[in-house]
Amino acid sequence: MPEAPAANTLPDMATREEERELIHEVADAVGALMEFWGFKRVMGRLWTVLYLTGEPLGAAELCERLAISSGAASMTLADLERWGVVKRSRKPGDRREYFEAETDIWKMVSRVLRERELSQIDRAVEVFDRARERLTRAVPPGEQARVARMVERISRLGDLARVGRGLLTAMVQQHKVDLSPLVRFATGRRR
Amino acid sequence: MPEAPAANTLPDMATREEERELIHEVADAVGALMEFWGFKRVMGRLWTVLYLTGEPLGAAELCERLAISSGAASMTLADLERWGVVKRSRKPGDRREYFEAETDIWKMVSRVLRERELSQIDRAVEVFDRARERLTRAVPPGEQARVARMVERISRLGDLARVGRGLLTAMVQQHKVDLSPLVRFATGRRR
DNA sequence: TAATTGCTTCAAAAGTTTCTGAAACTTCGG
DNA sequence: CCGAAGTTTCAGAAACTTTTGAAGCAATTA
Repeated sequence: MPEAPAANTLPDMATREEERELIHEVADAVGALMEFWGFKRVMGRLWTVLYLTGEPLGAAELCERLAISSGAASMTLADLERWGVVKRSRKPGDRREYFEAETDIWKMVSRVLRERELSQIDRAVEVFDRARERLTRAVPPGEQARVARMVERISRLGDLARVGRGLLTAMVQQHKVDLSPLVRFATGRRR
Repeated sequence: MPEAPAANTLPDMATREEERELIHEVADAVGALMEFWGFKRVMGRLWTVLYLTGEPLGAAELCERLAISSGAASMTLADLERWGVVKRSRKPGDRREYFEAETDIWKMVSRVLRERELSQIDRAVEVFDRARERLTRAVPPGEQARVARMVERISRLGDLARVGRGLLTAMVQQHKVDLSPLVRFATGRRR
């Protein structure tokens, strides 16, 4: 049964078509951003398709819309689920699983920042602190100045890391807290 | 001539040895951070060795200390120079080039954020805005609600991007501006 | 201007990440 | 239980990134 007869099927189809394309453009943009931030590109694309579509989608449809294999879909969805940004659901009387995007973007971002960026930074800060501490023990005489400079510089690295950490933490634990003046001031843009 | 006779040569050597190791630990930590942020790991390592050593070093020494080939050193140094985080210098009567780390960390970070992260985000924001705009044209009747929700969600993505942009910009154009209370508050740590 | 030293370039090797597709597994209705 | 439909896993393929090392280039000096 190849064709439905209805009156405005064609225009609708064309619109649908365009809508899909728009979704993909946005999905690719998000994919690029996420890749930039160290995630897999597909994760961003897949989540975005779910997020923008709004409806739960099945694995098969996602494969088709993203042009990826079932294996990739399964793995990517597992990743996304582990990050808590996609939820599985079922429709009664349907054996398939459906997937929905977490829609609270802030929740998502917080979790990711907390679990990835922050712990990464913390690891570095620990190395810095430990190195500094070890350096200041048993300084060879005549090397005082040189070692002192080195210690000073390691401290600077630590400061930088802590500032980054601070910004991220601010974002994480207080999206309640008022970041917006900062934002408005900094961007100097509309809205 | 295997041994120097001097009194505290041995302790000194041992200390030097340990110092190198410490530098490498820190360098690796920075390398990991930088890789995480989308740069090449060697870039971070190399810069850190220069930064902590404090003295200009020649390419050969860097090769040895980082265990990389001359080609890699040359390319990495070129990259670092392009990012403005390493400067070339010469000693009179010496044919070799020497390299020094930019020591103003804030200057470095600002430049990088401005040229990389910000433009990346901007690109995404543009896609979002354009998609939203195109979506709101010629909405098929009966699809109003669905499309409205989609537009809404794209706006949310844009908001997120802009907040990120805001934080980064704040870091960039005002390391003069007072970020420190934020930092102290957020980290809740010593110093 | 020939010889030497150091730097850069680049093709190919090595290493890493991501994706595929088919086999194994799970679930569920009959 | 069996078979069908759906999902996961995983070994290998493909794509991509990084590194090497040797050839070529440039600058310097004898």
